[in-house]
Amino acid sequence: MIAPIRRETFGEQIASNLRRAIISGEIEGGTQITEIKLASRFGVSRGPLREAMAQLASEGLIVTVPFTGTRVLKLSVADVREIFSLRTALETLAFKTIWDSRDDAFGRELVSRHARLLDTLELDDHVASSEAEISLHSLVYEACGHNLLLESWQPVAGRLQLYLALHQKAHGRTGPIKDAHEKYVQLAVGDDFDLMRLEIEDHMQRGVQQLENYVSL
Amino acid sequence: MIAPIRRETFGEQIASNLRRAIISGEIEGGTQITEIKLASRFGVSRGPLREAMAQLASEGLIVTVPFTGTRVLKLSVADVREIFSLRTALETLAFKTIWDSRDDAFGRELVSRHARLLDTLELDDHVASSEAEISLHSLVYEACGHNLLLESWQPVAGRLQLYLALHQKAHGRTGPIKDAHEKYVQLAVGDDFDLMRLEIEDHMQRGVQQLENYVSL
DNA sequence: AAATTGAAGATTGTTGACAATCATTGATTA
DNA sequence: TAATCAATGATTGTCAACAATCTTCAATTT
Repeated sequence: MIAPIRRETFGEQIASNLRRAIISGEIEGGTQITEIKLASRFGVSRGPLREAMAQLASEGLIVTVPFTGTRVLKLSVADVREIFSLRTALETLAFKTIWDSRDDAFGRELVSRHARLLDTLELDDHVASSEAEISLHSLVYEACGHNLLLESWQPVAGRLQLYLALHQKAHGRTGPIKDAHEKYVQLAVGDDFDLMRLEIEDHMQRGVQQLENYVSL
Repeated sequence: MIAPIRRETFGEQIASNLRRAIISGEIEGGTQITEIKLASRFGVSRGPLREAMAQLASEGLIVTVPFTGTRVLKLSVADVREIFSLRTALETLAFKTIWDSRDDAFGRELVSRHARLLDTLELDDHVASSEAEISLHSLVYEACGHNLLLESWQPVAGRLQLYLALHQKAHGRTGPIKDAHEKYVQLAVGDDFDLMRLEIEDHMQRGVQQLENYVSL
């Protein structure tokens, strides 16, 4: 069985690049981006670039106003609160869906992604570590076999990664935060769903709390 | 305060029209749609039409394979099950979010939309009644002030309406089904959140049950 | 007859030019 | 001086033609 090659369209490639540029903070929130500049930067015409921007707009990473312009998303505190409250609901459903059909591979992959997160935290690379954290949480969505749920997670994940990268960039990420996912992984491979459910709620609660601390400074 | 006029782009108008055509069943699931035919049908060039299709693709109503073609979504039984399980999680969060800040206007609007649903059921217009049912359920998302949640509901609502319209078209919609939302509305304006939560689960359960009956015929 | 090859048709991807719209700025007027 | 208006520049919206890719089907070969 040979895997079918996936011919990527210009628009898709550009969308990936742009997404990374935004999430990494290379393009700051609130910055206006114009089609013609980006087009020349990527060396394509405005057509494919337009599609890439439409894609990112549908993911909520940029905001387009017809006939006037588009800016990259500037997260508000309320936005971040919404992200965490929605995550609680989605991730609980994901674990509920997969709970009785978890296998060894799931556990191994979870531990592996957790290890990778710890590695990137050592390196102090906020883009890589935000990516790793998203990757860790994404596993349950990928594995639970619920396509619509995975699809719903996607736009949330994009915004979340944007927040994580910015937050870590501004604050660093050391000390107790490194342990933040120990219990998560442990319970996720355990046998008590109610404990897992509580841990998810608690995990998100801590995320919001971190935001509150940041804001009140 | 004057509401700013919202100049709609061709692509957006076409997206609306196409969405309705798909949801109403005018274009059947699995049908291949080509840009050039639709473009001439709508009297525009392929550019704006492409944007409309990209929009619908991001909503999951059509499926595009690069360089080959695009078809309108053909719902599988698994898809519908996913819709209902995700709805349970989303709608529960929506009610949880709004619960303590519900006002009279919310209750009145809920009753009003419910009345409209009953009206359309009388008329036996499956497009209008599926629209009305979506509208009834959408209220809590619109009113709860959770933008991200509302955004997550949108693509689910599109697919759901597609299913509802097709299901009603195939089966009619009479008898006990007319009462399906009585309890929902009643509890939604009541004071017991746990009862409401159970009603949501039950409501979705009944939806899936209806599907199972349909399939087993 | 079955498998392979290649040409033809259909469909999407990409481009560059032009049109429509919006924000800004400076002149004009009350 | 403050408000209004028109011209200007910037940006997005739309179009029609061309290129790249895929699918289909008939001719060819084994």
